[in-house]
Amino acid sequence: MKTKERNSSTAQLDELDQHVGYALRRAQLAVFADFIAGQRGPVARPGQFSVLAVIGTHPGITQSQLCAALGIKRANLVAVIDQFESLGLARRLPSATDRRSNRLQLTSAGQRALQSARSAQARHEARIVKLLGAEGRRELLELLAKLCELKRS
Amino acid sequence: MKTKERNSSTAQLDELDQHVGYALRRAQLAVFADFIAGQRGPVARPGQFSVLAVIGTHPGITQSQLCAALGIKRANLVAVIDQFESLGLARRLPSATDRRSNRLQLTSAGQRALQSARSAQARHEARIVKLLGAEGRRELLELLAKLCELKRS
DNA sequence: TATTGTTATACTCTATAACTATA
DNA sequence: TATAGTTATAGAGTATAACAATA
Repeated sequence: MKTKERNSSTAQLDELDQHVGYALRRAQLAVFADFIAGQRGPVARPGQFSVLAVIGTHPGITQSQLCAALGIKRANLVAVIDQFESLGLARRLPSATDRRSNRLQLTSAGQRALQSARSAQARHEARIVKLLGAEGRRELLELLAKLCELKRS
Repeated sequence: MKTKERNSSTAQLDELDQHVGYALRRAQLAVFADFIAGQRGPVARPGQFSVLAVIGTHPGITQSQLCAALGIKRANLVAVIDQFESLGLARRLPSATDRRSNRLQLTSAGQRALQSARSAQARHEARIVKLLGAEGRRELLELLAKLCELKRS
C-alpha cells in the first residue's frame, strides 16, 4: 500500500525528472555502478582506472601533470599512487631534470592490470551502445562535452 | 613548458574522453557547480533542493516514501530534515494512521525558499538550453533516462 | 516479524592549508 | 618567489548495523 514506487530507479518524480542536473546524477550513478560491477582486477573504481590509463598512455608523466589532466588535486593523488605502488602496479621514478617531481610509470603488472581494466571497460561501453545505439552514444558524448562549457562563464 | 593543458576542463585525455562514464562525471560536476553558483537562498545544494521540491509537491509524504522516491537511505535523510526544521523550512507532523512515521510539510518560509530555488533552477536550466538548444536538451534527457536501465540487468 | 525513524559509524571523494625540498 | 610532492584535516555524500517504538 505504498503510494510511491519503492524502487528508486523507477520512481516518478515529475518535476525533478525534467532537470538535467538530476537526470545527470542518476545516470552517472547507474553508469559507474555498471562499470564497477564489470571490473575484475585490482583496479575496480573509475577514479583509479582514469589514473592508471593516463599513466599508461603518458609514461613519464609527473604527478602534477596527471592532476592537471584529470582535474584532481595533487593532495588527493598521493594515496592513489601509494596504493598503486604497494600493489606493484606503478612506480615513482626521479626526474632527471627536476628533483622535485616524480615521473610515473606502470610496471608490467600495471600494464596487465590496465589491459584487463580496458577489456572490462570495452564490455561496459558495449552495454551502453546496446542501450543507446552507436549514434545515440555519439550524440550523448557531444552533448556532455558542450555541458562542460558551463564552467567557463 | 607544460606538455599537458593546465586547465582541467580543457584537458586532452584522448582515450578517456571517449568513455561515457568519464564524460558523464565531468559534465555532472560542471552542471552541479553551475546550479550551486546560481542559488541564492538557504537551499543551495542539489540534494537539499530535491528533498525540498519533493516535499513541496507531495505534502504529507513520509520520510521513508521520500527516501524511496529519491533513492537515498533513510539514515541520511534525518540530518537534512533536522536542518530544514532548524531553518524553519519544514516540519515533521505525526501521522494520524501510523505513529511510527512522520508526515513532512513545508512551512510558509519553506515554500518561499522553494519558490526562490525554483527560479534559480529555471535560470540554470535556461543556461543549459542556451548551450544545447531545446531539442538537444530533450535528447539528452532521453538518453540519460535510457542509461538508468543499466541498473536493471 | 517487519517497518519507521534514529544513532553511530565508516568509507569515499573532494577541498584547503601548510610544510619540505627543490627550482 | 614559485612549484612539486606531501601531510593533516575537514566537509560532503553514501553505506551498514543496530536500536526503540510501533505495526
